[in-house]
Amino acid sequence: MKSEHIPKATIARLATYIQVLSEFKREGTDVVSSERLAEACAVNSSQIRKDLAYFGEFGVRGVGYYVQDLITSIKRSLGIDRAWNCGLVGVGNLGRALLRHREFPRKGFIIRGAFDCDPYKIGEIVEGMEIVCSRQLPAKVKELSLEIGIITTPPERAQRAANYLVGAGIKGIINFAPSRISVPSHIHLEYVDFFHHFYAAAFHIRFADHQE
Amino acid sequence: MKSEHIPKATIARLATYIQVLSEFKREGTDVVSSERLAEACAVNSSQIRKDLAYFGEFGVRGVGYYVQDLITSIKRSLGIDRAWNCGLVGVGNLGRALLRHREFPRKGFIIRGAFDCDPYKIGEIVEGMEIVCSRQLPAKVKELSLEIGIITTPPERAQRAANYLVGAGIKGIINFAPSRISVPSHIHLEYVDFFHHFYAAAFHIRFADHQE
DNA sequence: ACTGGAATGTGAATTTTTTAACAAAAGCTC
DNA sequence: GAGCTTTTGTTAAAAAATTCACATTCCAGT
Ligand SMILES: NC(=O)c1ccc[n+]([C@@H]2O[C@H](COP(=O)([O-])OP(=O)(O)OC[C@H]3O[C@@H](n4cnc5c(N)ncnc54)[C@H](O)[C@@H]3O)[C@@H](O)[C@H]2O)c1
Ligand SMILES: NC(=O)c1ccc[n+]([C@@H]2O[C@H](COP(=O)([O-])OP(=O)(O)OC[C@H]3O[C@@H](n4cnc5c(N)ncnc54)[C@H](O)[C@@H]3O)[C@@H](O)[C@H]2O)c1
Repeated sequence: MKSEHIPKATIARLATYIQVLSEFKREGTDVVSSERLAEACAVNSSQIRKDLAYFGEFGVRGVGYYVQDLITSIKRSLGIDRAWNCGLVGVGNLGRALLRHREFPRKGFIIRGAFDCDPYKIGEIVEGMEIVCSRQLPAKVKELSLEIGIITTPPERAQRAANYLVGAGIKGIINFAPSRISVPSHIHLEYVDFFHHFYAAAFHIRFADHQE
Repeated sequence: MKSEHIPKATIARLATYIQVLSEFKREGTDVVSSERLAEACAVNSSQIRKDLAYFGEFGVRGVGYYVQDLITSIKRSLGIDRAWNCGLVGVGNLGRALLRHREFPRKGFIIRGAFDCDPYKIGEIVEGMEIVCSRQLPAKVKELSLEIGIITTPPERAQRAANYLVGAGIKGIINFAPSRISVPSHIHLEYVDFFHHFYAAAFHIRFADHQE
């Protein structure tokens, strides 16, 4: 099929598929049907086939999908068949957790620069990386070819951090701070908000719709 | 209106509305129109009115919404007009960041229990809280009236952690580990997955659809 | 009290997403 | 290599979510 517009929900599901497929692979399963994958991901099987159809034809009729091949194909489809250099702004509690997280490099997102404005933190080494002054952002973005900026500053500083990143020539921003920020339209912006999951949990527990 | 089924997306947006409304409040704005709120949240204004209509009528025609009142109304609608006791399982990098995060208690999610299975961690004090052995989970869930479980163990341990939590009588689970888990249908389960945001960023940067 | 202006709440129209259904294709058996 | 079984890719149908459009309601000013 190979289509133009891809739903946001599809991207989120593809991430799940990769996760579950990786588990299948670890268990030694070589081939899965959309039916079986769907069950493990708690979605409908045509949903899976449709999601994949946006990007190409990856299965074999009458057989299913070869697990390793499908992982590779999805990764290529998403553009994560290569490494992405990331810069993290705001080395506090959350920033440190991200810096220390082994899964980032393993998944191809390599945090190459860590920036903070606090003079007590500058120069400190976290997970083998020296914390650098935010003012050096423009220089470092170029030097290290950083493409994705991660914002983990307090919310009131997020806009400033974004401005620095945009000015330095970053291509996408992932904002963990709970504040809306504005960036030029050619910069891709993602908000990460844990709290809505907590809200959703509270809501469903409180007003229990035990129907799903 | 007051409707039955509420879209997941609506819940996520309500979280955004609260965020933006809180900013308005801080700036001293008393009244907003759906138009102005929509602009700040980057959504359509009827979207906002429709989202709110699921829960009741909170505005004044010809005027707009009183900021503080609306915050209160949304919070009541979501069931976050009271505190929720949470228990966190797996006090590693991410678990610590969450424990130290001041925003949780401020938003009404109070982490009252921290559990780990590592004997070197048990007994340690983090943010004024003693890390307790996972085996004590059932006892503590009752003692502290924990309702929401937060899983921040490694992925291969997430199912076990969930089993403990469910057995102990928890009502909802928020899983930060990248693995699918199964729980009885009366337990509300939320997955938090940062990576799909990174995937989305990579995808959009790589195959730039500058049309959004 | 009456009028004009403004912005909500909501039914209808539109768009998007999900699910169902099935023809086409691949492998397996005999 | 024909027929049977299986499961994909895709088209059509259904469902859900979003946006439009406007009658309704409220406030302010006169
Ligand atoms: N900690 C969590 O678990 C958690 C969870 C969800 C969201 N968040 C959000 O993530 C952000 C960070 O949280 P945290 O707990 O790590 O906070 P933190 O206060 O521990 O860390 C913030 C860091 O940002 C640095 N900083 C401030 N302004 C800066 C600037 N202009 N340039 C560069 N660095 C700057 C500070 O020096 C500090 O090191 C916050 O917005 C928070 O709301 C945190
Ligand atoms: N660190 C991050 O930034 C980050 C980001 C996204 C997702 N995650 C996910 O969150 C989880 C935790 O990440 P982390 O970096 O904190 O890992 P970590 O290894 O630092 O921490 C895991 C903790 O869980 C404890 N644990 C293991 N099994 C347990 C059990 N059965 N009961 C109780 N405790 C147990 C371990 O002792 C350890 O303290 C992982 O699944 C990770 O993939 C982490």
